[in-house]
Amino acid sequence: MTDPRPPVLAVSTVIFALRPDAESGFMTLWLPLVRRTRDPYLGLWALPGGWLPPEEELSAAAASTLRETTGLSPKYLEQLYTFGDLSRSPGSRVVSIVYWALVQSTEADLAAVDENVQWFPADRLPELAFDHNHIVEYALWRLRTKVEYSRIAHAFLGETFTLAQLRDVHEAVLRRALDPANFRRMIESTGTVVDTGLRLAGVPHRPPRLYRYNDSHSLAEGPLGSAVGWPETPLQSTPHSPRSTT
Amino acid sequence: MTDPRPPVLAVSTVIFALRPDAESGFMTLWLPLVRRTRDPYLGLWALPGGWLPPEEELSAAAASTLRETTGLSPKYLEQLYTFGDLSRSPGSRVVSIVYWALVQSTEADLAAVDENVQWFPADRLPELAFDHNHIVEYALWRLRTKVEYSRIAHAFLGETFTLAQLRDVHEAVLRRALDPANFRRMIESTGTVVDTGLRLAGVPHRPPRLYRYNDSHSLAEGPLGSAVGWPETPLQSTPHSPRSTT
DNA sequence: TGACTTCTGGTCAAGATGACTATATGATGT
DNA sequence: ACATCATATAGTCATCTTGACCAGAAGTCA
Repeated sequence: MTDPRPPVLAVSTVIFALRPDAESGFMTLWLPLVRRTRDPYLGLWALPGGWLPPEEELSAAAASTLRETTGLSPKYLEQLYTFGDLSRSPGSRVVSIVYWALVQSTEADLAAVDENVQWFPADRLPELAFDHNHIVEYALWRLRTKVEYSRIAHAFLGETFTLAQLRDVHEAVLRRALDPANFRRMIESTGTVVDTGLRLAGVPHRPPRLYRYNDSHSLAEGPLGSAVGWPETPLQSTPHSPRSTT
Repeated sequence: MTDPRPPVLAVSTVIFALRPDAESGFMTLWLPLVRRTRDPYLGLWALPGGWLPPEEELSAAAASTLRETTGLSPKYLEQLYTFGDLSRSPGSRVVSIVYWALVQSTEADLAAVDENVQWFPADRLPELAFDHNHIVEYALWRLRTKVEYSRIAHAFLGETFTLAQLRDVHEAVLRRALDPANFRRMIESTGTVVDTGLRLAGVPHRPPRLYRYNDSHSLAEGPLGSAVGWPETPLQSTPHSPRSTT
């Protein structure tokens, strides 16, 4: 009754981006999948991932698979859950440490796409390999829950953005319309965002203010008031080159 | 630069119980630790755990270590986080899947204690092996956060309990006094609890009602309204034998 | 110039929350 | 038997939050 084969460790990542959905006309969540080229579930779509390199940190491994499959780097990256059911993979036992990531929508359009890498709308996925449908559902739940109490929505946007754009992100993630005035009041009260003084010009209506994410306003993640991240600080990349209209 | 040794998988559990603290006079959180009998950190205290048995489910492995070290079974068990930093263990790489558990306080008093297993107050821990101080801090944060929006406090109690007992649990976990009347109003509005019709007799004051946990009131864990647990239902053991006073 | 659209500041009512007051009810001691 | 005591439990009041909604502001466009 002894099993000589030790469990194998894998790292996978659920990568979310926001893009327009031709079907509904609105912005919706999309995620990239890779086609299986080996036997368990050969031909089916699966989450990007791979075996854990023995010398690589967990989050680094997640970021690696993200870069390798899409060419992108995450603006937000956090561990989701570790799936290790005995039955989840035929053959030897696989324990998957799954991360979830948010990437900037404008960059997602440039992401690599080929025969074996494609983007799918998160709510209309095909049958995936392993328990990956299950995993994506959980990641979606986590994203939707966290958007409401945390300040991660800006990870889908560029360095500066209008409140309407930020609201669009929330509406797409939560799948319901939000009152513009109330949304403004809510965001302003939390202080997550700073007025740049600039406005977005060229729109066929009153030009909206451009805001920037407020780094100083402690991300309030993890235990205590401790500034340091917990258990490892979710990645929050800070951009470099601004490019806004007057 | 290749490392031939694959990472090793371990499962550890942070076990919480509520017991009176002689120092403060109040109920506080305690957790059992085991003494290291091998070399990395030999002699230091550490979280109960062990290598992942190849044929055992993750949560089962967590429950096993819990039973083996304390003789108890958890009333609540949930995965906490997976720690896998390269530097967290001297020697070969260890990836630890950590669970956290709540055990009934009355039973915790009966728990096995010997030279190598002891209970410590959660806020006055010695220096632990590996990154275990860090892990306990995170588990504490998780417990305190979750007590406020979830309904897990009853896991520390027996099948029936008074609102004062439930309030004591909240106060011990949150480390602050709660207004009895307001607490009652809050609990009653959520419907997490059902009046048994019984009262606790023998107390030197007005006899309080005895309540029971409301199983039907969906635990509301995980995505969607889906009744099924997510990603794996946190263990919520249901008791069997009632034993209350008239 | 006027129509149109979104931005943005403000009001109002309903509900949630914290502080606090008052009465209910059994055990205990004399 | 009765007063005392400690907690149980009901209710009040002011404050804060949240959703619904109204209205003026400020650009583009025909």
